[in-house]
Amino acid sequence: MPFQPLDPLLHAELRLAVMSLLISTDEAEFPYIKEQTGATAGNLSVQVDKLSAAGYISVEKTFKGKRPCTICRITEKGRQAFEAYVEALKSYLQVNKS
Amino acid sequence: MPFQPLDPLLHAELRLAVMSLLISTDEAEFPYIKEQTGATAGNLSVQVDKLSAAGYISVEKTFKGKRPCTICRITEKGRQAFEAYVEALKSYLQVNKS
DNA sequence: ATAATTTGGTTTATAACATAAACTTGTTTA
DNA sequence: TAAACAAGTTTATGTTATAAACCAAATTAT
Repeated sequence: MPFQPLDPLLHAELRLAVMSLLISTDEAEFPYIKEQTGATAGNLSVQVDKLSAAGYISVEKTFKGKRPCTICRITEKGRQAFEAYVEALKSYLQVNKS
Repeated sequence: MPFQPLDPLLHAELRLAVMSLLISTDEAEFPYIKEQTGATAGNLSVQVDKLSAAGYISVEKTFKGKRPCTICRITEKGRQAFEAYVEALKSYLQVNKS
């Protein structure tokens, strides 16, 4: 089969956007991710949970002054999964499979 | 927002595989697509319908000898949608957004 | 002071979706 | 002529993405 399977955890618009952000920033706060992705807080909360449950990101809950602050970071496992996903995608996108 | 929305019709593994096949072959029979994608006939039938309903592919039903034969072709609209999808994907995959 | 608003989320509900299982129609082979 | 196969379609189900509703604490306005 010429098509590699796509990790369903990453093949979802918002989760992919979150991972894409974290790959390059390595650390981001919940509200920043929310703003950058244009997601609702509820949706983002759910998707962050899933990425966290899969071990693709780590979530640290601290405080920034008196306010709660949720910091997300990509894990090594997440980085590898992202790279594998990009590789798999290529099998679908390379138009000239000569 | 740095992320472009992804056409939900194309952001689905099997439909993307079908489009990817048709982009390069320009014409394919149902059983061939089934074999190349590894999909079940039922799933493929549904997804082909959706792509067809969206005008991304055209479906011709003929006979090959006495047996029914379903031929799929990509349309210009489909080709454009695929290209736009690939462009949109890049906003998620380009790791170094310097 | 206290009421209203904002911040930073979580939980719950819903609608869409992907997928497989079951079915149909006709053809070929045993 | 019965069984198996081909080529799909339809229906059912479980998952998933997403938004709506909710909650708690902090800040701002009155």
